[in-house]
Amino acid sequence: MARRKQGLSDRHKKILEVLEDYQVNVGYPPSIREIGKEADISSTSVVNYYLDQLEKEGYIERDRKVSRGMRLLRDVTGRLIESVEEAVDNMLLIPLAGRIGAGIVIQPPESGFDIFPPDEGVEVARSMLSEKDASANLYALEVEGDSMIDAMVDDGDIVIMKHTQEARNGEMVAIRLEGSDETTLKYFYRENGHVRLQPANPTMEPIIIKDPSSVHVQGKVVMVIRQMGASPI
Amino acid sequence: MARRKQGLSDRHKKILEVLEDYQVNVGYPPSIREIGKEADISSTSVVNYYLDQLEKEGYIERDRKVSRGMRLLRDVTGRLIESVEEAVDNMLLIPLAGRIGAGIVIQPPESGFDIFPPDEGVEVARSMLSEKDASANLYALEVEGDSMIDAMVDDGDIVIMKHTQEARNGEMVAIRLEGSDETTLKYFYRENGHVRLQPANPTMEPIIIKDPSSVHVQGKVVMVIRQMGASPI
DNA sequence: ATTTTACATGAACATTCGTTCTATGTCAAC
DNA sequence: GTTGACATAGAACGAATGTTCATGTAAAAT
Repeated sequence: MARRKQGLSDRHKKILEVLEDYQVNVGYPPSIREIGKEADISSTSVVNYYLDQLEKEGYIERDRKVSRGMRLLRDVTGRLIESVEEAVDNMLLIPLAGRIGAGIVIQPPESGFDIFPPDEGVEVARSMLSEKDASANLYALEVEGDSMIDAMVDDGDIVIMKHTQEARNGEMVAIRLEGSDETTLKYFYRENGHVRLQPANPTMEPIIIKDPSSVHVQGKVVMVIRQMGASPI
Repeated sequence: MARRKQGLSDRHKKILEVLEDYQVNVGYPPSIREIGKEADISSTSVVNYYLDQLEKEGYIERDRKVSRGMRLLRDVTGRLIESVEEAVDNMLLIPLAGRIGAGIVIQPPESGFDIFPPDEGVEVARSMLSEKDASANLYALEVEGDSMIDAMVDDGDIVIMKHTQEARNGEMVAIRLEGSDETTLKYFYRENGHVRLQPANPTMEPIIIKDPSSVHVQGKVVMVIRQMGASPI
């Protein structure tokens, strides 16, 4: 019947579908006889025959002498199969470490914290961050109050922070001034001996700090997320 | 040696690790003898013994009489294992439909668009949106210019929009006023015959529109994302 | 001290399962 | 028509694999 130089026959496709189905719904690959049953192939040797071809074409990989020893590499459509780890790796679960706002001292999480309640985090796609940031020690803070409105950050916003002690010019950082309890978000600039803290809103005046050592950088803001429902006023 | 009423023994943990390792690196579950080899257990019956316990504790699921017939349900830490489809389902790829800003009329994507360049979208976790929004027809716009600064939305921000024709009070919507080319973001309120457009920044005055029919709602903002690098001034 | 319970071992057994071989059928090219 | 590549079956073999049993050890409970 079917005689084709390229492309997959219906049986090839059917077998790939069975493989995919097992992977997703069963959790492990089918045996040769199970494939035969699903694909209406009576002989194990025929199934074996097609599996060899699929391997030669790069759709699957087989481990000889091992029961169910095969893994799917490509889709029926030819697209590469994403493994669990890759899919999960695309997602970062960033712990919600607390709140930031008037009078609140934030405490970035220290070393070796591994477990936190799953709902106490925000999920962000790796693709939304720079590669460097994505692999850094990130934590999230919920903004409380309107005190950061000049930094274009609203009450209820979530800021994704990267833990760092020093800031570079132009970065938005969380800073605490010596003698103050308050931590706020500002754009940071170090210029000829003093530090300039620039509100994001250009209509507002910058704050000049004469003594750089009184400026404590808590972290750098890498992202701001605002979830909107119904809201104010 | 170890005698514990709860928690997993080292052997339990070791076996779970082997299972996870096979799942990730091999693509199919190990046989009982393979588990024994990896976990330094000489007898197959001992492995079987522990697998039964792990099943009873809800860590794995076994299919009797089936070689490699087991699937991992929970992590060593007890966290539920995410399957590929679930992991992918947790992620939304929202098409970047264009820009919004002064003088720019946005054009939300119409029915039945399924394919767009994968890099022309923003990835957002389902968990970051309400269930209703997550399954709605979403699109993203990049904000251009400072014209929305009164809505706390900065140049370069990405707004996730939900396509809708009507707005409810308190929602931030993209609106176009009759006779204007400009589309802007404002909080929307309909009250006794007129429409009030409220800037997000409380220090700014609301705009009252006498004729509601001249207000065209383009969509509702469900999220604002600001990626920070170095930046302005 | 005795019994119970949890853990461990090795061997034997029964299937399951991958592999291989032979036989047959189809179809296009020579 | 013959040939040969491809496709399909069925059966048989041996290795891989899950299951069961008989036995043993040591800590905990009685």
